[in-house]
Amino acid sequence: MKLSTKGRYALMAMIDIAIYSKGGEHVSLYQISTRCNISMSYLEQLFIKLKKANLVLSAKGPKGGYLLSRSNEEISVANVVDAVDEKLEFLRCNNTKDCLKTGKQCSTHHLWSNFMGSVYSYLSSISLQNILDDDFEIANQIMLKQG
Amino acid sequence: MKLSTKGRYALMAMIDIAIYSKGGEHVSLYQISTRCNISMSYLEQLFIKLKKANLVLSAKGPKGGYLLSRSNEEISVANVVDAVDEKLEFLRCNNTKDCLKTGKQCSTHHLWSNFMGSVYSYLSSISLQNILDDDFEIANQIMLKQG
DNA sequence: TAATAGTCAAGTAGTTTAGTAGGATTTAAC
DNA sequence: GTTAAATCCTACTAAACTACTTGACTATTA
Ligand code: FES
Ligand code: FES
Repeated sequence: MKLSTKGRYALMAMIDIAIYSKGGEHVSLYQISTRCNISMSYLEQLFIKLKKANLVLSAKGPKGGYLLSRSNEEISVANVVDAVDEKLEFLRCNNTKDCLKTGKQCSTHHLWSNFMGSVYSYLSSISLQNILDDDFEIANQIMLKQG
Repeated sequence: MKLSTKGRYALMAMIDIAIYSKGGEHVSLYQISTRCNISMSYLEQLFIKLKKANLVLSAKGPKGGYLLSRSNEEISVANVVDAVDEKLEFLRCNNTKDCLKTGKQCSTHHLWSNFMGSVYSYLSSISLQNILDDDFEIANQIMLKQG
């Protein structure tokens, strides 16, 4: 079970912006690239997706770069991971509920479906600000409410 | 984010055994293969791992096949997924806590580390019997205790 | 008008995944 | 004791995916 680098890098980069855009200054990919040790061209591809998902605002030219489009509190880990095309893939049937072509869902469908719901709730409940504050209490509580 | 077919197939196969070994009869890979629509040779590879992890017992020859080595209640989803080499890979640093070579852990380390703990607890708390009973209440409760 | 920085399209080496192929070994049933 | 059923074991492979590179273009600002 894994998260690809796309998701990992995107989150790291978003937090980098959260930290270094304090004075309202745009953060360039070059800065993120050196600080987070991620290749610039790879970051470009990620940020095109983050922009399409309206998570960041861009500015061209000198002093340009990226800013978060909303406050730290209003961007969740799930938002970021979703934006870079990280789907949750745990079901063999791709949600058709018929991976064995028997007409009814297989023995493991409900388990993985329930699990995906919990994972999504968990990641949705954590904002960039929570990460900066190192606070995951809320996440663990929200997990419970999922049933 | 995904679980590979190795993990998905292994769990499906284990549940198949749980269901069809009721009378103490061994379940052959041929049966599992046809019922679960998984290629025999691929199943062989998975079962070598499941056997090494002491989750199943094997018997050669006619009427041979596999049995669970413990009761349904004593085998968790985490046991199965672990056995077939599914590691939880969410950290960029592979647990060295130094993915940026700065001497201290990066901004996302704690998040993913905490997340992996919750996922592992969740999967550990669900037994094959829970899946047969379609009962995931316990899982969601154990999630909370992780903090 | 030069430098900065985002935008975009293509290509690619390496790895992983999800298998296949083929044979050796063990054992129950006849 | 022969046959058939089944596990055991090694090696190979096509296809997909990942992580990344290359290179050209566009917009902005000093
Ligand atoms: S995973 Fe959905 S029906 Fe099997
Ligand atoms: S992921 Fe562990 S230090 Fe960055």
